[in-house]
Amino acid sequence: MKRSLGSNSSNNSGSGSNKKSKKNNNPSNQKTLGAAWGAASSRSSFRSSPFSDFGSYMEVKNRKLQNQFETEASAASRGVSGSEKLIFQGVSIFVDGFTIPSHQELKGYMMKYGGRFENYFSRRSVTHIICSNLPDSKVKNLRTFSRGLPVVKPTWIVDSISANRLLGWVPYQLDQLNDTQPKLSAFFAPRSHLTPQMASPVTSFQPDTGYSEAEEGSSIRADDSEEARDHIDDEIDGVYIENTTPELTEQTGTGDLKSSEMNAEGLGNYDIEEKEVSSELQSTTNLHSTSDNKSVHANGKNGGKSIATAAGSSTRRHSTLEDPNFVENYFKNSRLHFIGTWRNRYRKRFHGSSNGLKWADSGQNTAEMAKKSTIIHIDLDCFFVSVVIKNRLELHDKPVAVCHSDNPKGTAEISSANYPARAYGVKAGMFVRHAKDLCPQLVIVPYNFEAYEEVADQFYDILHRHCRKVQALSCDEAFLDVSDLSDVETEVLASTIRNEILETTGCSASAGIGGTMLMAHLATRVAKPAGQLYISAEKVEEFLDQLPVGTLPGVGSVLKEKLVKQNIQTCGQLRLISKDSLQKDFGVKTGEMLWSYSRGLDLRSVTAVQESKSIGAEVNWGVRFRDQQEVQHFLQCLCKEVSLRLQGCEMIGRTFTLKIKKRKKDAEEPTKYMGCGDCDNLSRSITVPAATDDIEVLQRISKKLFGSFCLGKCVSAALKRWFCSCYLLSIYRVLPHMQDAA
DNA sequence: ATCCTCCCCTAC
DNA sequence: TAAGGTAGGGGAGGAT
Ligand SMILES: Nc1ccn([C@H]2C[C@H](O)[C@@H](COP(=O)(O)OP(=O)(O)OP(=O)(O)O)O2)c(=O)n1
Ligand SMILES: [Mg+2]
Repeated sequence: MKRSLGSNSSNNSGSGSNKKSKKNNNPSNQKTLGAAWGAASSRSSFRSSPFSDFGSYMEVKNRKLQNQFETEASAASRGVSGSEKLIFQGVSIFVDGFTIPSHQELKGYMMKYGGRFENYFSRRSVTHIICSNLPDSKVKNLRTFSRGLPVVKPTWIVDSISANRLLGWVPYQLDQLNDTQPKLSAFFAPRSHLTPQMASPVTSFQPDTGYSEAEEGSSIRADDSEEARDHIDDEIDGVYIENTTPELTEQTGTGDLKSSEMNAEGLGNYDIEEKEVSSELQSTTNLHSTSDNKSVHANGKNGGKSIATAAGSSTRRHSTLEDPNFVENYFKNSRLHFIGTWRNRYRKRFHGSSNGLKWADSGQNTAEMAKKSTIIHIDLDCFFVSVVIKNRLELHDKPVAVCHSDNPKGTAEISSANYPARAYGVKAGMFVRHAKDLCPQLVIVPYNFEAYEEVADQFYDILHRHCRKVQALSCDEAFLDVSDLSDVETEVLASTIRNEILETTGCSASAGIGGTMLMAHLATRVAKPAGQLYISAEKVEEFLDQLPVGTLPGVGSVLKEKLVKQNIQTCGQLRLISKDSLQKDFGVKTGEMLWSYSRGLDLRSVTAVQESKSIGAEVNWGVRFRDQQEVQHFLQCLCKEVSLRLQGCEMIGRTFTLKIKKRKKDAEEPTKYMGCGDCDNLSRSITVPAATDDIEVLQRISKKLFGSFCLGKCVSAALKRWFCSCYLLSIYRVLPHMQDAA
């Protein structure tokens, strides 16, 4: 509840954003991710919205979101002043699966009678899970993620309203979960006892005060207490040892000890491990403060050259060596980070708790729908370029690309190239020097992330206005299910939408129309730029016949090469191979996919944004270390990112994965400036008993995981060789506590 | 059979 | 100089 949408006092978030955005000199920069996804200083979900305060556009956008909530909130509070009683005050439900009454009705009840309705499950904000009977497969999953929360039938809501008071939920527990009752009741009891206390008007709308106390007392978030943390550590050690592969342990002294002592519980070496960790922490802290000073200087003087040279490195900034806030700054400028995190921002905007209305559950149509469908795929043309040059008509017929650098010898990457530039072979992802070779007169324009965000919002506003079933693929690309329209109506709609996009955003869009998502997608490629194409059922075979296999979605360079090696170049040739054979060669699912796609078949259906399954942060550029402390500092920064992102999304995780890149034995210098070069990828994960978003827990886990790679323990000399001159990348990923809930 | 872990692949 | 992220799908192989 602390961070649930709208539970914040409305005043702070706007002014807070304001301050931050003014600090940002370059308007095109994204706000630092940590701040963007939820600064630790503020638990407001508006401020913690991804990128919520990176610029003035976002500021306005957030204000809108907030107003939207306040409208709904006041609708709810009208109930207060009216005759409606606040039956559900302090109750916050998450509805899982199909129910009677429907999601929508339940939401209405909650709003009317002073409760809250969450569209997404979060242990922080949800007090009760509402669900009717589920298929057995779902029950198991539900059991996992509901642990500690009541799972109650919807009649509890209805009966409470009839009784005009909040009835005890216990009699309404889901029967299917009853066999775990003895264990669960221990968790349920304190929670249900607490519920009435949380039900004061103040607490339900003031996240930072009353509720959190109640929450800790509830023991739902056991990971908040010191005691619980120690418990987790015990568990971690256990898992860690169990997970340690013989190969890894053989290489290390302490590892040997551990593996020889290890047993099923694996708690033996807890003390040793903990001592190591705390001494590492100490030195990391020191390093941190030194770095902070540096950064203050550098920022204040707007240069900090002398400080940079103090490090005696040829690589000035742009690396973890010189910039203590490197991770933060890096994300501000990363295009891939921008498009990679866009989805989460979209989720917040169009499927936040004040937005509701998931059409996916609106019907029994899944089975019956198998009839015939019509899909539109729509995609903005050279998105990043179009947005930046929309008011620079003189550039429209010239080759233009978006890139950080105009250096004709540089290794900066082209993000997007317009169509004149593509005629020269300029493509997204290539080095700018290559692009300049192909097209010396290529005009390079800078990024404007804030403008991309705004256009994407306009784009989706238009789509949602014209179609109920919209599936967002990315910031500039979506599927629409328009099965209820005739062919002609579909063409007209696509055209209308494209015109509206052009008028509103100044950017052209292209559309593909087909009977499946596959065909619509493929049609768009042909339609581009600024066109549309309908591939009717009769034309599918002809269309696919000569189509290179590599153009199928899901067939990238690796799979394409495998196919070409078997002399399969086109979909026509692919069609000649039996499904069995494809599945034998490429796996069951992949084989099935190839077989279907080559025939234009595609059983996917247009669905709303799904619940996210993982959250992570990674940096593979500018990562250079001199010693282990710097490695640790970098790890801590990534943990902080992940922790903040989890909080921003109101998620907690149980399974943590650390990924690192290790320079290959005889790898040369990376061709790309500050790149990671030729690396081996390693990953290791761990599952802890209690889900968490706590930064300190994450940091401890990451240390242990990092240790389990045996890089640190493989003698410090070796460590030096590996990382000092070189490129370690690190990734941290966390799985939210529950998966595919409904 | 089904799950889990550690990868690789793909798309934007 | 320059910002090689993010998340889901899925396969191989081992544990249950
Ligand atoms: N390797 C890539 C691919 C994409 N993008 C960014 C820039 C693109 O503008 C945006 C959208 O990706 P698209 O694949 O839709 O490419 P464009 O919109 O640029 O071109 P097209 O007209 O083919 O859609 O994502 C990027 O930075 N780097
Ligand atoms: Mg596009």
